Amino acid sequence: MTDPRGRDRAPESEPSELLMQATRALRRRWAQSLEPWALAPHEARALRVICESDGARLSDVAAHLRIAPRSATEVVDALQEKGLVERTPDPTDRRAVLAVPTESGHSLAEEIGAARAQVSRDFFARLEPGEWEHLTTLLRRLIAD
Amino acid sequence: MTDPRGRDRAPESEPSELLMQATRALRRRWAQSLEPWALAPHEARALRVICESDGARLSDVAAHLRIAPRSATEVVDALQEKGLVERTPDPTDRRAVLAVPTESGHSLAEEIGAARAQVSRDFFARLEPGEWEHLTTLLRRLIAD
DNA sequence: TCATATACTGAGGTTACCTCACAATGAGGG
DNA sequence: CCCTCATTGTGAGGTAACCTCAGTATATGA
Repeated sequence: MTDPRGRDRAPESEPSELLMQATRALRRRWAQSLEPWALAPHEARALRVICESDGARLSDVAAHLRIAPRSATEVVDALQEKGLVERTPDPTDRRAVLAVPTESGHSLAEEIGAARAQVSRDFFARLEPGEWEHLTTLLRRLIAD
Repeated sequence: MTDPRGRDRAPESEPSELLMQATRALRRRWAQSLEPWALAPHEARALRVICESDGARLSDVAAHLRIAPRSATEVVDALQEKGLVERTPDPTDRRAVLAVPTESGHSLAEEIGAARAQVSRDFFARLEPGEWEHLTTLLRRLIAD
C-alpha cells in the first residue's frame, strides 16, 4: 500500500456516490473471490455466458458482454488456452463458431457461481431480509425501462 | 450499434446485479454528460480533486483517484495540455509539484459539477424524496466501515 | 445468380493503468 | 554537520482490455 491514510476524507454522502462505492466494494470482493482460479472478471463473465447456454456463438458472447465481436475472439482465446472451452463449428451456420465448455470449464463455472453467490450473500448480510427486498425494489425502479 | 436486440435476456434480478446495473446506467449518463467538453471521466475526477482544494500535489491526486503516483503524472499531463491546470513547485516542499487550476479549469470544473449534479438529480427523480433517503441509508449501511 | 449482409479473425492502434529505476529533496539521529 | 532513509515526481518500458479496419468464408434474399 502506498496510501497509509486509506480512504477519501470527504465520503460524499450523495446517493450517486454511495451507489458507486457500494458497487466498487462488491466488485472488489468478487474479483478477490476468483483470484484462486487466476481468472479475470471478464473471463468469468464470458465463461458464465457460454456455460449457461451450454455453448455460445462468439457473436453472442460479444453481445452479452457488450464488447466488439473482435474482442470476443480474444476472450474466448484466453478461455481456450486455459482449457475451459473449445471451438467447434456451428452446425447450423458454417460462418459461425461455437465456444462450448469443456468438462473443467463446466465445473469451474459452477464453483465460480457458488463463490459469487456467497460473496453476494455476505455483502448483503448487513441488511435484514425485508430491507434488501426493499433495496431491490428501489433499484429496480431506478433502472426500469 | 451492432446489437439490435439490445439488452440481456435474463435481467438477473439478484440485488448485486441490480446494483451493478444501476451504477452502470448512472456512469453511462454521467460519461455522456461530459462528452461536450471532450473530457474523460478520470480527467474530470482529477480536475475536481484539484479544484476542490484549489491546487493539489500529484501524490494527493494519485491518492484520491486510487492510482499509482506515476499515473497521476499522466492525468495531470492531459489536463495541462488542455490548459485546465498548471504545474507549479510546491512552496513548502521542493520535491513536490502542485497542480493548480487555471481560470478555464476552474470554470470548467464548475460546469461539470453542475452537469453531474443534474444527471444525478434526473437519475434519482424516479424515486420519491423519502424513498431515496431510505435508499441512501441502506447503501450507507452496506458500505459502512 | 448476384448483390448484400453477417461471422470470425489478423494486423495494428489506443487508453488507462502498472512497475522499476533514478534524481532531487526532506527529515531524523548520532 | 553528515549520513542514512523516506518521499516526490518522472522517464522508460510493459500490460490488459478494449477498439477499428480489412479480408475471407458463408448465408440470404431479390
